[in-house]
Amino acid sequence: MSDRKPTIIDVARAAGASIKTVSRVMNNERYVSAETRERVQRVMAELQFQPNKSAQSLKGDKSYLIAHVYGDPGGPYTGQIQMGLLTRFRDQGYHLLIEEIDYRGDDVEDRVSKLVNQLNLDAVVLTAPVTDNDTVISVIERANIPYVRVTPQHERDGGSSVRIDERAAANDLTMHLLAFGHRRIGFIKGPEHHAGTRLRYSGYCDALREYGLEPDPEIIEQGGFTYRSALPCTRRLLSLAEPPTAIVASNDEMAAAVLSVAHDRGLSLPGDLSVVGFDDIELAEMVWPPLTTVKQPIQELADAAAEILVNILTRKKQPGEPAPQAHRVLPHHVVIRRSTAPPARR
Amino acid sequence: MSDRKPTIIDVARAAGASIKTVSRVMNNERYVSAETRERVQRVMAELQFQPNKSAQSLKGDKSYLIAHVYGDPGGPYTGQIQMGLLTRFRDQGYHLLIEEIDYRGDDVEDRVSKLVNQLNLDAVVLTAPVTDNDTVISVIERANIPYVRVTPQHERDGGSSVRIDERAAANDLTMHLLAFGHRRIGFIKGPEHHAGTRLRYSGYCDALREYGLEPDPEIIEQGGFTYRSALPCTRRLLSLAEPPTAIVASNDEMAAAVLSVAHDRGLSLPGDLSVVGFDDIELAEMVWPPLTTVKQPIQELADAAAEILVNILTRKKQPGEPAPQAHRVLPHHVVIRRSTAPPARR
DNA sequence: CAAGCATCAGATAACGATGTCATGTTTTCA
DNA sequence: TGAAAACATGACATCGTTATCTGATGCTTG
Repeated sequence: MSDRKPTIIDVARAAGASIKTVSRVMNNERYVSAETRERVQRVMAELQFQPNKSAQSLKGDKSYLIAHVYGDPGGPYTGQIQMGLLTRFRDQGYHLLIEEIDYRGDDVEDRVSKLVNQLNLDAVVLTAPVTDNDTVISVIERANIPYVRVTPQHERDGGSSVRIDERAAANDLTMHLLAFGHRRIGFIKGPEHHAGTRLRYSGYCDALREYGLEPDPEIIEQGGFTYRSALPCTRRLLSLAEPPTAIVASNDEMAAAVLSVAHDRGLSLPGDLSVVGFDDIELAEMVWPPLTTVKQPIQELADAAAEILVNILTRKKQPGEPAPQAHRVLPHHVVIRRSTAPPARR
Repeated sequence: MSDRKPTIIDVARAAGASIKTVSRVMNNERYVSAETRERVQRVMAELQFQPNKSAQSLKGDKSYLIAHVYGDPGGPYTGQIQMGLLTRFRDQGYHLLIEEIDYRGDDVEDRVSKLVNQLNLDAVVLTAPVTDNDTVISVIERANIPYVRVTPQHERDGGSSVRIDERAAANDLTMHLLAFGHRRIGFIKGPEHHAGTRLRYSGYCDALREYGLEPDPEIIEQGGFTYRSALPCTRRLLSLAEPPTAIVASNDEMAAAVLSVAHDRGLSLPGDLSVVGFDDIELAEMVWPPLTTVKQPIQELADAAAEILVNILTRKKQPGEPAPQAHRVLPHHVVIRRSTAPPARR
């Protein structure tokens, strides 16, 4: 018994067939008699034969590798997205590679190019904050590899995407506060380059206008999607002569910061201040009071992204044909918890 | 101009050298004149040549792939560990593959084996809850691949590990409460199979004994390391005729649940109830009051793990020689925040 | 019954790198 | 100064698959 890992040649020899026949069996190709097929399969099982992906990749055009590219800070749900992708890809024999890239760095192109070209990637999944990074996308497009962007900011010609309607969602949240009677509603934006920042802000503005109000720059702050970044924002808002009675934070982490500052000042929540977040990450339920927020259907987004790619990849690829694409908008919904209430009487 | 990706042959032709010489330049081998080396490098840059990893992997024994294997639920810091590994591996040309495996499933062996054997992995990083899974580890050891376990429960002969002293850390936390004057201290354990569960519990018990107390089964609960799992545990503890004045939760998520239940019952925190967590994940600072906890030096753990592997991998591998190993215990420290105080007078 | 076709199977050439070995040139140093 | 050592290069086999031929069978079909 050799100690080496068995190769297709060992299988062929043991099964009394040619290597090509074994290959045919492995890939479920035609022109193998049922009898031969079964014999080969039995031998493969006996030898615990496992095809070498490097060899398959070298010869064929598939690497069975799909990369998830994101940046720091990734969305708070980066991990969950990965889990979702993983479970879908696993059954199809694909493996997930993760790559964090510094989208501000000058080696972005080089990094992505190395990834895509050296590893012969089969596909790429992009999440925040690189969903709309032209450098990254152009490298991927040049390599003619299918890709999906998860919750991108803009539509694009090439590639696929999955998302919810962020503008409508922010609109819904703000309407919820307006319906409670709030009229002075603060807003904490996300960072400039992040997908979603603009859309969430404009949903907020639209809602105000539907009630005949104009966004007031005095109660609009710019955060960075992190807990820490929202602390000073909140402090300023709550120190105003006429502080807001409610605050819309562009994500849950920042909303948690709003809660902490409010607690620290001894405000009664939600009576003195209503707070809403965005995304419905686990944290939203773990803070006090639990956050009213918009649920990102993360599992569904990941599923949809994986499904789109698997569809594209299992379809036989014609040489000239451009990569097929799909765009999917999933339903969102507002989750009402205890961080929102009508404003207290003055 | 061909549209194909350039290969080593194209480079050789353009530089007027043999493919072997180009290979030498790529791998910084000896026996290439400075002049030739420079010429080849110029051509490589011009053609934007990038070596095909599949080919390198097929011929050589390196795949440049390292896998991070974990299970659901992974530690709350799975994502951060990955980020840490990523930045270290990136510069060395390694890529990180992630694999979530169901450690309860019956296909564990198959899954890990496929991963390790088909992809020719160079190394594996294991985190909770598979750091101590014998099935997984034995497959990896059989393939003779170096691996590092991050915060494992037990020491092992093979492989490397990085960790903090969890027992001592839990001991420190409990001592902190005892020093405040608490004598009735509840404990919420982690799930049975998880690394850390046993060590944290025994650290708690040791601390009590140092004060001449015996652990009281009535105020010891079993949770699952998740927020939800700790809710009923806490409810029971707080409903006792003689409820604890402090609760040690085995991780921060469960501590957050303790806080929520306490808030819900109108308790004043930390006066009526002191709470401590474990891990110091981001959440610890985002809840109210912020949690006293033990900091897992995640960045340092990831760094150490990556460093160990890189060391092993860059060392020339001798055929017969077993994989080298290293064990590192990093310092921990208790982070005191506002969730702990002396017990209120009755 | 020869020709045509679908089916089954194998020999052999790729894929793109690295390893082995051979060969010629230059340096070293006893 | 002569032999050994170090340097510089290239031809060619090789890794484990898949793809392209080519050949051999049996079965229709006119």
